[in-house]
Amino acid sequence: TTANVLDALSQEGLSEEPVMQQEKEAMGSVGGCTWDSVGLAEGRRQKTTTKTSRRGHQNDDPEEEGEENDEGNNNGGGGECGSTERQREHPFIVTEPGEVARGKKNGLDYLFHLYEQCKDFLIQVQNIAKDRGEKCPTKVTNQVFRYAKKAGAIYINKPKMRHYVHCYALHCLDEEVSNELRRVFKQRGENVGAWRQACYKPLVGIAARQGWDIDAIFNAHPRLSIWYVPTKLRQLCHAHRNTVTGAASTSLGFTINLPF
Amino acid sequence: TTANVLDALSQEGLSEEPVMQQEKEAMGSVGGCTWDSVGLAEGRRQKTTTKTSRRGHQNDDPEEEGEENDEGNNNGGGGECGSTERQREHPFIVTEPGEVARGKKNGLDYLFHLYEQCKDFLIQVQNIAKDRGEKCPTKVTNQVFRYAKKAGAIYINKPKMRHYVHCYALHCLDEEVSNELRRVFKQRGENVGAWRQACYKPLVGIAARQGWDIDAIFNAHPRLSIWYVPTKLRQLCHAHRNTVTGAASTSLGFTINLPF
DNA sequence: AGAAGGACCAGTGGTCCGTA
DNA sequence: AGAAGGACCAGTGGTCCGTA
Repeated sequence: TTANVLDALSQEGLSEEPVMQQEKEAMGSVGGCTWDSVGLAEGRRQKTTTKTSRRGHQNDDPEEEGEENDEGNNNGGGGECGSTERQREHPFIVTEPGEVARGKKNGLDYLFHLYEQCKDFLIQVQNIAKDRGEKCPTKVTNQVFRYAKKAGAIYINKPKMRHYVHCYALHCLDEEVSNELRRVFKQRGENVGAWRQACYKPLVGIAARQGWDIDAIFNAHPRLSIWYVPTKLRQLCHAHRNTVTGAASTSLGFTINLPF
Repeated sequence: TTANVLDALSQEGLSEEPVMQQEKEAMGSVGGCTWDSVGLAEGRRQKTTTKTSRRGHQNDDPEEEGEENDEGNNNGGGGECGSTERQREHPFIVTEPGEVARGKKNGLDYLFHLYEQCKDFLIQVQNIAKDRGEKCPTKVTNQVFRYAKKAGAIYINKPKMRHYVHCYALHCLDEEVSNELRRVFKQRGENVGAWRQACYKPLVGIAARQGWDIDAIFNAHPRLSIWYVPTKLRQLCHAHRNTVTGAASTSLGFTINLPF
C-alpha cells in the first residue's frame, strides 16, 4: 500500500481534502474533480464499477487498496465531476524546484514524482511475480503501466513517461544542474518543450565524462535503472562520441556544442 | 570470425574434410551434404546466391565471413547434395561425454556446443550494436537467431535451443551430475525425450540448495546468463518451493520426489 | 501553437502442431 | 513412436498523430 506514501508527497497543495481510496469508492465517485469539460457519459473510471468480482484471475490486477493521487493540480481537486469524458491531465509548465504550479497546470516536481510512483508500482508487480514464481520485470514495462492504471493511477501512461524520461534522468544524475536549468528556463519564460529539449545537452556532457556508456550510467543509478534509455538520448551520445575530439570537456557538459 | 574456433571443436569426426566457408562459397555449393532425402529444388542456402549486394543496410547482417559448421553428423559430411528440401538436422541421441554419435544422429556434446555457438553469435551482435550505438541485447534473442541463420548456421533455431536449455543448464551448473545422468540414460537405452525430462530433477535440487531463485542461478553463471529461464523449470522451482518442508534435501537433488 | 495520450505497428518471447 | 523446426500468436517497446 504505497497510497499513503504517495499522498504524503502531495506537493502543490491545491487538491481539496485528499480522500482515501476506500472512502472514494464508498462514495461511488472518484473523489473531487476539477475538469474543464464537464461533458458526456462515464468514460473515466469505469474500472470502479466493475472492480469487485475480479480477483483471483491469472492477471495483473492490483490489490483492492487502490492508488489514487490527488496531488498538485493533477485534475484532482474538488469541482464539477460525475460525468466525464475527454479529460486529460493539465499540461506541464516549467517550475522551479519546490514551486507550486498555478492555474490548470502541473509542475515539474509533480512530473518527477510520477516517475517515483512508477517505481513503486514496479516493486508491487515484482513482488507479485516473485510470489507466483513468474518472470519478474526489472524495468517499467507495459505490464507495470497496466497495473498502475488498474490501481487507479489513470494519470500515468506510457507515452508521457517515455517522453520525459531523460528529464528525470538529469534530475537523478545531477540535481543541481537540473534545478538550475529549470530556473533559467522559467526565467526566460520558455515552454515545457523547450526545457525538455534542453535537458539532453547536460546529459550528453555527463555521458562524455563517463565513457559515453549511457546504458551503464542508467543501470548504475538506483532510480534510473528501471527506465529504458530513450532512443534519442542514446543516438545523441553515439553521435557525439564519434564527434568529440581529444579536446573534450571536463566541465559541466556545456562546453560541447550540440545540434540544437 | 568464430568459424575457426568452432571448426576446431568438431567432436564426432564424421564430417569429411571440413572446408572453409570461402572455399565453399567459391565452389558454388554448400560443402558436402549427407541428406537422407535428396529431393527437390533449392530450398536451403538461397542466402548464398543473394549474399553479395546486401551490406551497409540498417539490418542484422553478419559479416561476409560466414559461419558454417560441419561438425559431427550435423548433416554436413560429404554426400549427395545440390538440390535439397525438407532437410532437418539429424535427431539427437543420448551419448556419453566425449562419445561420437553413430549413424544419422547427433550427440549431446554437439547439442551443448550449439549453445556455445549461440553465445559467440550473441557477442557478435553485441559488438555490432555497441559500434552503432544501438540497444545491446544481453540474452539470445530473436535477433541473434536471425543473425546466426544469416551467418550460415542454419542448424540453429529458436525452438530447438529453447527446448534443451535446461539440459544445457545442468551441464553448466553441475557437469558431473549431468555426465552421470547421460551415462545412466544411455545405459538404459532411454531416448532423448526421457533424458531431457530427467534433467529437471537435479536442477530443482540445485535451486533448492540456493534459495529457489532460479533466475539468480542462471544470471550468476557466465555461460547460462545469456539464456532465458525456461517456463517449465521456473514453474517446477516455484511448485517445489511451496511443497518442500523443513526436511528439505541437502544432497545431490535426488532426495526430492518430483512429479515425473 | 503547444501538449497529452489512445492506439497502432514492427518485431519479441514463447511454443504448438503440421511435418517427416 | 519420437523428434526437428516453420510458423503462429498474444502481448512488448516504441512513438505517431488524431485530439483538445
